[in-house]
Amino acid sequence: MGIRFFVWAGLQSSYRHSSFMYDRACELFKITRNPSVFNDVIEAYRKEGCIVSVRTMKVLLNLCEKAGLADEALWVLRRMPEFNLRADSVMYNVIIRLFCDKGDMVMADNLMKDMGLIDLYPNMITYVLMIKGFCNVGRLDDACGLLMAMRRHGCTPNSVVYSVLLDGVYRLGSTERALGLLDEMEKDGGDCSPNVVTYTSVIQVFCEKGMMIEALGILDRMEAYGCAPNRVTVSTLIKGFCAEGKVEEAYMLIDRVVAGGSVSSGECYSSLVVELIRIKRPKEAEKLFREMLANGVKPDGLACSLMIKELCLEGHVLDGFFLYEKIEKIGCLSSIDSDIHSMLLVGLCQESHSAEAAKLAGFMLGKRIRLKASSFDKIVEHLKKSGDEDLVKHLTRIGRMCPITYSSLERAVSRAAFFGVNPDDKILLDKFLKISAAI
DNA sequence: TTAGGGTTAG
Repeated sequence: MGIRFFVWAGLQSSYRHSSFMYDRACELFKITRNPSVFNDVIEAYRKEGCIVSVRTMKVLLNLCEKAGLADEALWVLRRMPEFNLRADSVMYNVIIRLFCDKGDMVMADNLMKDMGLIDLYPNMITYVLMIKGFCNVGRLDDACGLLMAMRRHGCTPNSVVYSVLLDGVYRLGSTERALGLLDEMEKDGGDCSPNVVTYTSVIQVFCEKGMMIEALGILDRMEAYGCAPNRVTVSTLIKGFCAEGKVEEAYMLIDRVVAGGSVSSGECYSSLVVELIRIKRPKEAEKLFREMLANGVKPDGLACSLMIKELCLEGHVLDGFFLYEKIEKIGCLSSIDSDIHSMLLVGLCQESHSAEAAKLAGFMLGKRIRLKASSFDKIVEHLKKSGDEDLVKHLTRIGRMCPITYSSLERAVSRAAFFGVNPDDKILLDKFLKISAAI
């Protein structure tokens, strides 16, 4: 019934389930563990003689896609003729993608051929998916074959198609062939000229292989072609240098790129902070991070989060909190999540930094940031053991310890009233609250 | 439809 409701809701005019809603539905209905629900739902539609439209099937198919269920998706497609429905190429593309991701290129290929049986034609997206799929399983010749095939069918390959193929050729080790392909793209220009994604994926392959000179060569080449690097390009190179322990060269790269003007120093140095933490050089990361703050260079959300987390993990919770305050002052806090806040608050409580804990809890209340349930338990545990009255006073003064639990209860009760559940009927209300909590 | 750092809300 839940899935039928979800499908019904998805068919309402002026409403479309977001990707987030599909995720939530998969999680809530435990689709992966229970793939037979698709059969149950379609069977129920058939038995009850329900009106089933292509859109109904699309909602089911999107659920399969989110859950990564290729076979079930194919099964939904196969049941469409029973309802006199004809799939479109978007639906085929969804299923082809699922089989490509599984590495089942035989099925993906069959599906692409099946499209012709109902007068559908593979489009640019189909070809991109198939070429990527063939490359992933090492079938380079088939991937190149498709490039020819699409031309024959009047679908002129664009830079996305070329980029995918180029990435595959490089990954499979045919460097010369790949360079030839890149040459071709640069010379042809127009629709298939290489873009920042094309160059970045080539740079990524070289970085993964530790071939930093070649990676820098591609950076030169893209700039010479008039294509500016972006944040992804630079962070890929920084990651490559850090993995090789060449931090100095990462700094030199940043100087060069910032001078070029296409990526800000905040973005570049943030990437370096992140990578320094990843390669376990936290002291250097912290030094750089503090220099950024001192010089008015704004760190990005990830750099802030990882830096504070690192300080907490090293046992420097108070330092973490002071850094948090500094970041707050320059207005970079928006993307620091509940995990980091919870970690900081637990640490401050456990180390009995009452005033700081209260201050942080105040921030959290103001920003409506939830405290993770497990962190809440830890704090209660600590308060019971330590009997830290000062801290209890601070925490109670700023309001209820766990406002979310309270307000969600409040919300559930008003919702219950809306649905006609009498709040005095304890058994019914209890059931409603449980359901309410689950959804 | 191609590269791609962590999270939030819905």
